[in-house]
Amino acid sequence: MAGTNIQLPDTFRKDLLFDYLNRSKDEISFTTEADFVFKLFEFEGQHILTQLEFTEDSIKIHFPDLAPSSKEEIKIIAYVKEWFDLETDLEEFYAIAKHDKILAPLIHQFRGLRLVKVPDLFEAASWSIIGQQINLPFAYQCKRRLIEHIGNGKEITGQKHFAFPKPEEVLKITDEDFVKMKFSRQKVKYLRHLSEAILERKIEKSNLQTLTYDEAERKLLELKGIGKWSANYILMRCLGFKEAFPAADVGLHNALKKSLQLDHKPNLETVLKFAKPWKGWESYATFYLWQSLLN
DNA sequence: ATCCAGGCTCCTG
DNA sequence: CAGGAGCATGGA
Repeated sequence: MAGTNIQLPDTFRKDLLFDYLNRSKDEISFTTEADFVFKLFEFEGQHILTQLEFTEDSIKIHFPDLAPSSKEEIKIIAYVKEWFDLETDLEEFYAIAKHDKILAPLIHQFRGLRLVKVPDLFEAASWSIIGQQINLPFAYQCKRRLIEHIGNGKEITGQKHFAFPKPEEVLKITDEDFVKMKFSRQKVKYLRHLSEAILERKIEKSNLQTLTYDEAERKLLELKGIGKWSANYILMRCLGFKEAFPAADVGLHNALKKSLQLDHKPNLETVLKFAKPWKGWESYATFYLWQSLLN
């Protein structure tokens, strides 16, 4: 079949995207290989492997295994555009950042880096819970163990591809198995509560996206285990609120310390002061600061 | 060994 | 309402 193409925006850097995608070997919800990204989608129990080929000015979408229906293909295309935030005009952000002493060097270094999203709400919220209070490598290990335990995937030409577990699958996991996966009891409680809230449609992505930032944040905070940090993480990485700001984030604080060569990490009040000029683009500022920690 | 990791809830005073 | 304990593990 004729491969589908997604046009890349002018402001786009593939190498920076891949730096982010390749940040952990334990990330198995997708895989990369040279200029390719592989992602397994699931539609009504049917697995569709999608291979994204990054060329100079576009992403070519291939389906090495089963071909999707046209309806499914439309969903995949929408997912990819959202995943890599291809439709955001970054010029306003760069205009603001140019005059900000913290962001100016970062946009010089990372111009063309786009916020990598987690388009699925359950996956994004689960990840925010898993990542709480533990270091990132350990969080990635926990996530990998969860994905492997559910094992919702398919082996295609010698490579195993996984889809992220669904809430009904997470609800079937026993306490004992969670312990084996090194999940704390608190996190197990939070994940189960989240799974139920999603299944009961107490929270829905499409609904949250119709709300204002404040309303959506408040709605997320109703969930057990979702505090201000997690809510803003989800608003930023899943729901596309550009003003979302996980202000208490340890990584953000470390990045600010490094960037400004501070002796100590800044306190919350100081962080909020730094962030004042970033108004409306806090999510991108955060993402660029995170990226500055990679090397 | 001690402290801290991409925090949150619950319990004090 | 601010402040602190507990959570579970692992790396520096």
